[in-house]
Amino acid sequence: MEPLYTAEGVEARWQRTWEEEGLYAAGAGARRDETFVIAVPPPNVTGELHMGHALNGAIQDVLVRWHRMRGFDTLWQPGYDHAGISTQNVVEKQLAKEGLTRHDLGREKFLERTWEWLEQTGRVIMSQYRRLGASLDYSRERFTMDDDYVRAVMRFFVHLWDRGWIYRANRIVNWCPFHQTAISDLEVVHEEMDDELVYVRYPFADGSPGGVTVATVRPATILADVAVAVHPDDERYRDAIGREVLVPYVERPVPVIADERIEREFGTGGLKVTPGHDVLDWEIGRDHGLPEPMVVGWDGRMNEEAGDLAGLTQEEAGERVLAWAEERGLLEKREPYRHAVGTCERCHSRIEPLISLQWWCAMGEVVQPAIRALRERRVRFHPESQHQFAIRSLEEIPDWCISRQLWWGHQLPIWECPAGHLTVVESEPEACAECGSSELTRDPDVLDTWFSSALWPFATLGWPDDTPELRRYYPGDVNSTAREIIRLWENRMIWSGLELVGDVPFTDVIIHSTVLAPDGRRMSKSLGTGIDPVELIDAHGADATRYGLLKMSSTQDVRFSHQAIEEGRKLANKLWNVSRLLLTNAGDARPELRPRALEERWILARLADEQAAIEEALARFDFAEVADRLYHLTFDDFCDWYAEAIKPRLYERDADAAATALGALERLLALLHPVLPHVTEEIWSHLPDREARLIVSAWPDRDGAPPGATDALERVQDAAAIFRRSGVLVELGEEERRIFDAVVRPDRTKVDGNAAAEVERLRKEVARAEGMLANERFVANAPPEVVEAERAKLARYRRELDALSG
RNA sequence: GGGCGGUUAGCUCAGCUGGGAGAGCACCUGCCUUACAAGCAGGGGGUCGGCGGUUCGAGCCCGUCACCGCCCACCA
Repeated sequence: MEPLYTAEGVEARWQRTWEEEGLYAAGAGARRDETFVIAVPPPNVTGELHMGHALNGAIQDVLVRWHRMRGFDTLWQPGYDHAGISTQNVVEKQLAKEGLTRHDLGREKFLERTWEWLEQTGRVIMSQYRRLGASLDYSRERFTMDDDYVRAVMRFFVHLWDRGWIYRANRIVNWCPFHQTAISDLEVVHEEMDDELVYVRYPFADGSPGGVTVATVRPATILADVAVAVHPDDERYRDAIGREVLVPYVERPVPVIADERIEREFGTGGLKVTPGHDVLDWEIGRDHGLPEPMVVGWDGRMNEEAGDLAGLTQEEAGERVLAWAEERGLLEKREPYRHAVGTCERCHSRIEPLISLQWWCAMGEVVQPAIRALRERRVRFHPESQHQFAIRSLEEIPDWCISRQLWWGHQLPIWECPAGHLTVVESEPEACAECGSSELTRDPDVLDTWFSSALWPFATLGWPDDTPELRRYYPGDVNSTAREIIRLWENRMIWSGLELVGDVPFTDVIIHSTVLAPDGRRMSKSLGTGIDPVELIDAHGADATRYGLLKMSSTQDVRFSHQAIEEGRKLANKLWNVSRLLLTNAGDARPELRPRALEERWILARLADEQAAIEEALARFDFAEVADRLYHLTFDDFCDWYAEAIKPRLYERDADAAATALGALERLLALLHPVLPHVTEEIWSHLPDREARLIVSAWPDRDGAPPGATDALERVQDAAAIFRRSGVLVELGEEERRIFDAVVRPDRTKVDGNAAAEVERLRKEVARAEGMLANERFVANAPPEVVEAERAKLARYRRELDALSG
C-alpha cells in the first residue's frame, strides 16, 4: 500500500469488478424480502452527464448502496428518455449542415437517420454514471422507445381515451415556429426582451373625429384584429363602447367592446383584440362570440390571409402597417419597451400563440387520487415546501396538450377513415371500428415526451403485462430530481401510477438543490459556466467528487465548491493512510471486536453513536450532514484519537488491540462505503478473511458498546486541551493517563502555553455560568434540562480551574 | 404581477421545538512525530443584512425596510 491514495486505476477496477460479478444487479446481496427501488430519472438519450445528473446520481447511489448493505432486494433502474423535441432538434441540426431539412428526407428516412445517429453517438450517460460509481443495474437499461415501452404508451393512451378523457380541440396553443409544433405551457420559458410599444389610433368607422388608440408590440397582427376592447368603467371610452372603429391598413370596421379583463393603466387602456394570435384576446373573443382570423402562418411569417403582406416576416409587415398608419396620422407614438416574452425552452424562438387543432387530456378527474395520496402523505415530497407546491400544482392543473407536430416520438394510435370515424386501438387496425372501411390514415402527430416519461416507474418493469418484476418492484421507494421537474414529471408519474397500476410509484420524492456556478450564475453551456463532472472525476476521483457533491446537496441552491471535492479527496487519503497503519502493524490478526482498553470501548461507542446519527440523517435525506459526520468521525475520532491511542500497543504487538482495530476499521469502512465506495472496497480487499465484497456486505449492527468509556475519554480530551493551551498536566486515572501520554505525548510537545490566560478564560466561563444560575427567572423558566446542562458546565469549569490552579 | 427561499468568519456553507456563535478552505505560529507534510498541534478573525418588537434570554419568534436568487404569470 502506497502512502498516497490514487483513485486512478483503483476506481475503474472496482467498477468493472462490481458489474462483472453481478453486484449491481437487482437483488445482489439481498438477505431479506423487502425491496428498495429507485428508477433513475431517464436522461435525454442525446445528452451528456451534467452537474445535475452527477449530484442526483450521488444522492441516489448513497441510498441504493445503503439499502443493499442492509440486505434489501435493491433495484436501481437505468435508462434513457427519447426526448422528442430535443432529439429531433439535434438531428435536424445535423441535416441542416448538409443543407437538408427533415422534409427532404421524409418521415421514414428521417426516423431511420435518427435511430442511426443514436446508435453512433447517443446513450453515453450510463457510462458516465459508471464512472461515478453509480450502482445502477445496467443490465436492465430501458429506453422509452423500446418496443415494449411503446406498447405501454399505447395502452396508456387508449386507457385515457376509453375513459373519455382525451379530446380534440381547436384552441390557441403555444406554437414554436422553429420546431413547427405545439408545445405545452411548461415548455415555454419567459425571457426579457427589448421590443417597441407602438400606439396606433383606430378611427371611428363613421368618420367622426377621434377613435380609440391602442398600444401593441406586434403591429403585424393588426390585420387580424376583430375588435377593440376597453374596460367597462373606463371614463375615457364610455362613449366609444358599442360604436365601430376601422382597423388600420385593412380598414375593416370592428366593434368597440367592453371587458373587465382590460387593464386600464396599461398603455392607453385600449386593447386590440386578436383572437388568432394572443391568448387573452382568444379568451375575450370566445366570450364575445368574435371570429378568429389568423394572419401569421405556422412558419411565423405572414400567411395568405395577410393579402398583399403575405410572405413577409412579421417585422416587415409591421413596418408596412405602421408606415400606412403614419401617412394617415394614426401612428401616435413609438417607445422602447422591455418585457417578458414566451420562448421555446429548446430553441428560444419566440412563441407564436396560434389557433390549431390539437389533442388534449382532461386532467380534472384523473388527478384526484394523486391529490388524495399527497394529502394523506402516501407520497411525501422533501422538503415540505415542495410537498405543498406539488399539491397546489395538481389542484390547479390545466388540461394537457399532448399532441406534437413532430416525427420523433410515439405516434398517436388514432386512425381515421374517409367518413371521419376515429379508431383508437393499441396497434394498427385492419378496418374502421365504426364503418369497416379499410382506408385508414393514422394521425401524424406524436405524443408529448412527458406522456411516456410518466410511465417510467412501471413501464420499465414490464407494465402493461403482469410481470414478476412489476409485482416485486412496484411500488418503488424514492424518486430524486430537481425542482423544475415536479409538474412535468413527478406529478404525472403519481397520477398515472395510481390510475394504471393502482398504487403510487414511490413514497418519497427528494427535490435536491441546483448546483450553481462558483459565481452564483446558473451552470449552462451557452453561458460557458458549466463544469463537467466527468472532468472532476478524472482530476479528483469519483469518491472525492461524490463526497463534494453530497456536501453541496441541500434544499437550497448552492454554489459549486472545489473545496468540497478537495475535502473528499483528503478524506479518502486519510482513510487510506490510517488503514495502512493498522494493516501494516496488525501482524496476522483477524478482525474481531475484543474491546478491553478504554479507547477501544470508546471508539465502538462513537461508531455506534455516529452510525445512529448517520442513519437518522439518511432517513431525512440530509446527505450533506451524512458527509460531514463521516468526515469528522474519520478524522477526529478514528484517526486523531483512537488510532493515536492504540499506536503504542500496536507497536508492542498487542493482539487484542490489533484484532479490535481491524474490527473497528471494518465498521468505519462500512459506514463510509455508500459515500466513498471505491476506496473503502479497496481497503476492504486488503483485510484478511474477506468472504464477500464490501458492496454486498452487511451494514453494521449497532450493538451497544460498554458504557462509561465516553465520559472518561472526554476527561482525557479536556485535559489535552488544557495542557496544550496552558502546559498544565491535569490529574487523570491510570487508563486515562496512558491515552493522554500516547495521544498528546507531553514529553515531546513543546508547550508554549499560558496558564494565566487559561485560568482567566475559565474564570470568565465560571462567572458567566454562575450568573445565569443566579438568575431566578432563568432557573424558573428555562427547561430543566437546559438548567441542568448549565450546572454541569459550571461544575466542569470549576474542576478544570481547580486542576489548573492546583 | 403572484408564490417560495436566501442574507452567519476573507470564501463555500451548517446551525434541531429560543439557552455558552460552528465546519471546511484560506490566513498566522510551532512541529520531518517510524499511517499520512496531500500531515499534526495551536491561534487570530463574526454588532449572525438594517431598524423596531416579544422574552429572564433572539442567529432562531413577530413586524418592517433593503438587497439577492428561483419558480410561476395572457398588462397587450
